[in-house]
Amino acid sequence: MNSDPFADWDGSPTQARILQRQLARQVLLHDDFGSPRRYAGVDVGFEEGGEITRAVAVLLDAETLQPLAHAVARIPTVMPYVPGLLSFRELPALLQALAELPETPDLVFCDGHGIAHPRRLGIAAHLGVVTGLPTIGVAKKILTGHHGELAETRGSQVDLLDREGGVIGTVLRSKDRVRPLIVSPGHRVGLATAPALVMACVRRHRLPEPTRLADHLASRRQGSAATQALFPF
DNA sequence: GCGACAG
DNA sequence: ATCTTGTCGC
Repeated sequence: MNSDPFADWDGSPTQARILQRQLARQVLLHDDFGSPRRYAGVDVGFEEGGEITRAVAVLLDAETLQPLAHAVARIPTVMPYVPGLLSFRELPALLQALAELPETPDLVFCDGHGIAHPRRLGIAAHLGVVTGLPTIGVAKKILTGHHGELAETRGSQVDLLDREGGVIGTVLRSKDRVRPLIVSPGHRVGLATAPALVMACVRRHRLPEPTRLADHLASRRQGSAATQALFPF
């Protein structure tokens, strides 16, 4: 598994953007995976006032959506948050957590955008190109792009468009009357397939199970009763 | 030059 | 993202 997400990056934001444009050309926007048996949900949280980056990867059975295992990786934070450069801050820890799972997932749901990004390389797309795995970006807010009206009912969706009117993602209402999710392909997944897969993973909450479980472990502190109920192992 | 800006 | 209690609504 490739653990060098930034090739020979010199650490500058300027070169990071150049690297993004190059990697974006390697993104595959068509379905390229069989019947997935295992899903993974990944997310990142911070400790010590941001000094430590904590990444979480959860492995789920694609059929039942039940968690099978999870891994946590803690490393010193490498870079501050810069809009558009999120992957440079979170990918190092994320790759470590993903590598520690007992099994390689067939599809990864990532907290953040896929190609719905200024240079078409959000963290989900970057993660996909680096690992070669099919990935989908599930974000809670728009980073870039615009869209038309969206109905209030569960399952409603509308295209997210870039400045030229090109489709870069889907604004998806996962539940009645909740803020919509912004779904976009990361790698090896089509624009129409991404939102369909996300909806198939939605149960009782706004976030699809893979991302919801990872988010829970990444943000909250361990040991809580709620956490114990979600991860009986 | 003036906003907008994933987590 | 994170600092933080209770509270209103489905």
